[in-house]
Amino acid sequence: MAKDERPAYEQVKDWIRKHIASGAWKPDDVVPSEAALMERFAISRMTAHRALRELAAEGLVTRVQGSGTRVAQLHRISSQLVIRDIHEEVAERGHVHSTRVLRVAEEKAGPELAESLGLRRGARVFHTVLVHLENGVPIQYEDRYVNPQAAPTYMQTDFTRESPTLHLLQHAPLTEASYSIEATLPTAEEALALGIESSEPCLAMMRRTVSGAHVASVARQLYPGTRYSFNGQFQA
Amino acid sequence: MAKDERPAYEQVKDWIRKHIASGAWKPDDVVPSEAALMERFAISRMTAHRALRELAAEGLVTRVQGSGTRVAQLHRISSQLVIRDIHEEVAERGHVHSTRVLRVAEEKAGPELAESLGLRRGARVFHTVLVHLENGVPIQYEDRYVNPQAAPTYMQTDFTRESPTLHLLQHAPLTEASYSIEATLPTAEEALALGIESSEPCLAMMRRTVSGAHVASVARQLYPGTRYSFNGQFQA
DNA sequence: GAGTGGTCTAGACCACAGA
DNA sequence: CTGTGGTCTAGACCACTCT
Repeated sequence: MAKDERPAYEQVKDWIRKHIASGAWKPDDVVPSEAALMERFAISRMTAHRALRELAAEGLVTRVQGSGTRVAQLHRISSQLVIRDIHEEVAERGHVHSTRVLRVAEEKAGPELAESLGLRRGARVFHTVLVHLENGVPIQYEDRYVNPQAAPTYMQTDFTRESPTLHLLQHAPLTEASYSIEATLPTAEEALALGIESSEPCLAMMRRTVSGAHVASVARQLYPGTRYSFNGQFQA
Repeated sequence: MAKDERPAYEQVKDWIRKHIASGAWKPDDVVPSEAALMERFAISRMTAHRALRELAAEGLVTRVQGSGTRVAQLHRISSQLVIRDIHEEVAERGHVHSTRVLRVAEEKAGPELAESLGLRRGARVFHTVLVHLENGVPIQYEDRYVNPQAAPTYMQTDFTRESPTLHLLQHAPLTEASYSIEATLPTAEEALALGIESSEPCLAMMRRTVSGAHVASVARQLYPGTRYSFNGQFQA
């Protein structure tokens, strides 16, 4: 054996993937059943099952009990959009991350914010505004409101050392999140803080995170269009 | 049994998830081993193994052979960014999708484009430019180059009936894709076609798709910032 | 060496689809 | 009724980590 032997279920997955990628098996075609794979590869049913189950989880095939396994309709490109702690992300590029703190305050929530955080009107909320820099260049303006019930120690954080995202991830275990991304122009204040023209387009990400019973945080993060892009990859 | 019995491995996963979400088990804490779970739930090792393996695939725990299973460091927020055929997407909102075709031509590839498509300089490529409308309002400007080797029948498509994305998905099975999203201003031509001011920020998605041995297509899709946003959700 | 996870087998019972 | 997938067991051998 010259080769480093790959697990049997991986070999089966590769074999099926190859047929789909090459176009030999088209969407809605039947994929060999577990029994057929057992014979073909001289493997047990559990192994064949695992290969097909994982391909189904990856979205390449569809399985229906009693009916069979078919090639999935490949009508969508999907990929993981991973939203990470910005400090970690910058560090991974081998660059230096730093933070400029613009505002750390306790405020009373207006009606809209209160509803968004699931609090009553006028409840106390934590508010932070800061700018993240990569090698001294501003790359993100972060305006965030935090629910004190979800992260009571938020205000004691030294934000130049621990980012809001990191604090929240560590103190308010994440159970749910939703986001939306759009293109927008910065406000005068945001442009000033980022050191850009107010005519320069930016990516704006609005995010809302839930931790257990509480909405933990509502944030708006602004990235200058010329200094940041989201990238992704997808492999069948 | 009043309840609809959930599979054993799901019950184990739920149990572990609960402990992580509640904060009882913190990042880097050890999760019960497969042997421990076998005893606790009176299940076989394969079942315990499956529960832990799936949690690892979901990113909630980390497993190291010989060492053990631990709660993952950052519950990084990740979610599927699904890129779909725009016709399908509009139809799903109950709206009417239509297309305005601006250009359908065969051209010679310049050096940069040729390299991007994996062709030699000056090779023939298909070029289409069109605008997608939702209820008559322009929402996407699509500028696309296609490799004739990957989709020889591309030019025969009636693009008012079948979108380029759909044609390519059906004729060039997708094996790989990469994309990047950024904020930008439209060119004069793009602004005109979209019916917007050239000062209005847009989301630009650059996409490159691979089908088998060929790069199938390189496309730039521009969305007016005020008429489109990417949305996503995540649940632990 | 003891404990951990990674893989695999040869059975088993069940639920469901389709002829 | 046959074939399909969904789950589960009780063993097994191996590779790895840690002490």
